[in-house]
Amino acid sequence: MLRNDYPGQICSIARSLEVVGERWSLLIVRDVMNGNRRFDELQKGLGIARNVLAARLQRLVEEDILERRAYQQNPERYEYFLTEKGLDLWPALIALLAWGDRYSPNPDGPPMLIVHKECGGPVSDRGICERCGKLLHARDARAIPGPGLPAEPDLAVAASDR
Amino acid sequence: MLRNDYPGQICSIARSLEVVGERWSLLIVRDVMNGNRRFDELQKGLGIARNVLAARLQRLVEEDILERRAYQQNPERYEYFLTEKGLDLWPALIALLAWGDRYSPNPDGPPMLIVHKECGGPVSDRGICERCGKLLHARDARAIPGPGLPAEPDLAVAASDR
DNA sequence: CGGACTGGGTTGCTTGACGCAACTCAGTGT
DNA sequence: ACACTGAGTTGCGTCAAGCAACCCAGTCCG
Repeated sequence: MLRNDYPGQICSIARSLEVVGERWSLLIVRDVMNGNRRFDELQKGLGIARNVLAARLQRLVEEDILERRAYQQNPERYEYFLTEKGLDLWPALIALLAWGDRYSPNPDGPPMLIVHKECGGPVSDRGICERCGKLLHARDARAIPGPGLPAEPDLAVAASDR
Repeated sequence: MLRNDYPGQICSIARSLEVVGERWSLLIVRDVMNGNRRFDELQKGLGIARNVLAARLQRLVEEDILERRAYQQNPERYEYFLTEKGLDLWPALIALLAWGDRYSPNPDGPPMLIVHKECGGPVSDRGICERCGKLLHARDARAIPGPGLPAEPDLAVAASDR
């Protein structure tokens, strides 16, 4: 685990990064947002080491970004859900997604598209629906596979059933 | 330097984080955006180790996020400026700033405020001016010290002359 | 003229986070 | 009886980060 302070920093960006600036943290949040809620799903999807994933999940739960709920007993099995605090990271993720699409573009187009659930319109880098103009929040949007998504069967399945 | 790939990831968020997800990178970009352009300024302001700062600056220049320009000869001294690509990280920084202000608030209020240069209005988490409603970009806004800024003289000076 | 200071780094050493593989443990399926 | 699943934990080695010291060219101070 990273030392979680940027000594002497008084800025809120620094405080945000203490929590979500660690390697993998934002990717875990993104995956959970896309419906990957279980340990093994996350581990396989991200290719992260299991001990590191366990540490990150624990930290994100402590920070009240994720919530751990048992979905069965005997044996106990858990799922991770986003809290409001976690969902509110959506604008930051959208901004990073848009930046990545603009400056490290896939030749075939973006691998993932964010669309407004209500009207199906594309979502801008500020989280605004480009069709209907509404200012969106995490629950108003959905990720769908884009034209740049590799056609590997397992990946395609994994992406479409989310 | 972190290994700069998230193996197997095809998502643009992951590609963004390969570049700016490293510890310190976004804080360096923020500082440069606020007018801290020189090595020693950055090193003192951030409290980062000098070798790490040198490595980060080099990486950010390679990635075309910063540009290194000599501002004098004999001896050569350099300043770092943001490129368009670097300036376009502004929405992500604003989103993280707003998230930090909301969820790890200073008792006295935010230490830094972002305002629209043109009309002086506060800027929302999406980078929209709350007074005039315009969608802003990096150059349209300015950081000013907020009520939560500690009153240490040197910090106040450093913040006000940016 | 000698010494300290400034700006922009580089070098060497140590610590600690990350990646990998193996193991655990309870229950389930064949 | 054996393998498999889900959710981790443990041990080990490596590589990146942090710290302090050093370098170098030029400038300022007495």
